[in-house]
Amino acid sequence: MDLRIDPTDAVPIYAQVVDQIKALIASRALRPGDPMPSVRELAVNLRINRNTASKAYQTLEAEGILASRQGQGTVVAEGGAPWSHEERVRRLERSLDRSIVEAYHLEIPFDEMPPILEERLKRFTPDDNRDKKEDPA
Amino acid sequence: MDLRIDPTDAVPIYAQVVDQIKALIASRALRPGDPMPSVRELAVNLRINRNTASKAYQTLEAEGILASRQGQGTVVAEGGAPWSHEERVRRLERSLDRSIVEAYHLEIPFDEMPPILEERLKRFTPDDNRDKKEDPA
Amino acid sequence: MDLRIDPTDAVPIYAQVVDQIKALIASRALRPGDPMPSVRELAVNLRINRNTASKAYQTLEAEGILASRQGQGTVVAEGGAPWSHEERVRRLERSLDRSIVEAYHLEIPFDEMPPILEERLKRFTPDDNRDKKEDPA
Amino acid sequence: MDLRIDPTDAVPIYAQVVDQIKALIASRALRPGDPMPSVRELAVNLRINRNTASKAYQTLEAEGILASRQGQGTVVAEGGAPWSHEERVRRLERSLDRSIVEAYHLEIPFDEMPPILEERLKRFTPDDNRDKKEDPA
DNA sequence: GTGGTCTAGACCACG
DNA sequence: GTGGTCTAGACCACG
Repeated sequence: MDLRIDPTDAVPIYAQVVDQIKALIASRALRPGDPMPSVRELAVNLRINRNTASKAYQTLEAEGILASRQGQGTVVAEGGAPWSHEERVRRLERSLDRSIVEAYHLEIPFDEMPPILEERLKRFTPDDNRDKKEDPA
Repeated sequence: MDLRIDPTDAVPIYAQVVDQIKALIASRALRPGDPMPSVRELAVNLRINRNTASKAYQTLEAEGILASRQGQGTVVAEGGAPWSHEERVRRLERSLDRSIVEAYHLEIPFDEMPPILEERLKRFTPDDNRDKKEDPA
Repeated sequence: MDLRIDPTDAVPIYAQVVDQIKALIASRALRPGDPMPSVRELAVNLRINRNTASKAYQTLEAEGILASRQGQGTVVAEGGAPWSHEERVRRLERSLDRSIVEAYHLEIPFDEMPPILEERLKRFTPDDNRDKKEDPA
Repeated sequence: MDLRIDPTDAVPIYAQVVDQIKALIASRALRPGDPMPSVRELAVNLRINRNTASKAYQTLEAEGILASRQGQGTVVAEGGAPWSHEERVRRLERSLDRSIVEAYHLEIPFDEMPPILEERLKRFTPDDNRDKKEDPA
């Protein structure tokens, strides 16, 4: 669990933890069923308050991304987004729209965006031929 | 100026105003030099406090997106992001990475992202040759 | 934190606070990592409104000079001006040009400026080897 | 009168005019006794409001930098700062202190300031051997 | 009429 | 306890 917390960042610490765990899962560094460190361990490792670590896990559980089982600790959940396909595409579109607005104000021409996206996507699938579970979609 | 404010949203009101104005500019609904409604007008229209409207404008001015002058009103600024090209690309990459993480958790296969991006980009460049007002300058 | 506010000054109160905190940092009376008084404390001490104190801190944070975190207070940030070297020198030149124009109208001969500058610089580097608190980190 | 007004600058227009006229005088582009354009002319040339031009002249007169004589128009005044030598040095020191604070936050080492000052001073005395009135100090 | 500042007072999120 | 947001209402500088 290689998380980097920046306490001076305007983003709350618990949200930084949430974002980074979601990113680790998206890049397959963490996979469904993988055990997560306990709240206590995580707090010690990251040198954050135990309540902060707990809030991060609670948030991820509420989103269906982690699952905790009585006396068994917390694990990465098995997919299963609760929304319709239509709703899920709409959410992704909203996210991409934010990137497009950002690109405009950063004065990066729109036609440079697709190649940059392709390049970033490769970083989330570092090695196409290694053993991995197939995409749950 | 068709802005929609949701006071119950977790995103602060002033930030909602900021985001939507940035989106209007990115879609060319607002162009450099265009006059913005006055702080008072905006506040009345959106039914928010004058200080909240002012904070939105001041935030956009700090980002170099609007330009305000005492006694003269506020206009859309003429481009000019203050960062290096390297820094600007880094910021866009961070934004796209967020979309990629989101896509993963929404269980939308990565190879569906580029076509969705292309489709959204079209909406931000509705038709380069459509009739548009000439620059009033 | 020995700040002196003059409410009758043409310079806004929040800007007076900003200028004086920047001066304290430049003279090493405040160093990176040092905790700042809370917004509430500062407001009480200076007998200004909490919002005014908050605006001063937010301005300094936007300039990368302070770092604030909800629930954790505000500290002096670790350097890192966001501009290119060229831009930074240009800003200093503009500032010195203002002093030169001022000197002329104060009828102080130009060749008296360098020694005055040297003398003032000494006041900002009181004594590099004096006893100082070690870094608490 | 080559003044450049930036209407989007946060500095009020009248103050921009004041600052630039003071700079022209300090660089000897304008000398004591030189006639200034009328308020009306200035307003037309700079495309600013006549009241704005008037306020600039009034400010400069109040500082003893311009002098207007009944029916004779406005001229550059003959020196004569109203303060004691001590007070004038104190004001220059305050101005240089501002530059030092700025240099610190721009991360320009203090020992680079004197050479930069020397270089800027040369720009205000473009040609040491041309005919000129001696320094009034 | 325009934007900027300031106060007083309330409520919220974070840790 | 900390900083952030929002409202209501007042006053000021600029043009």
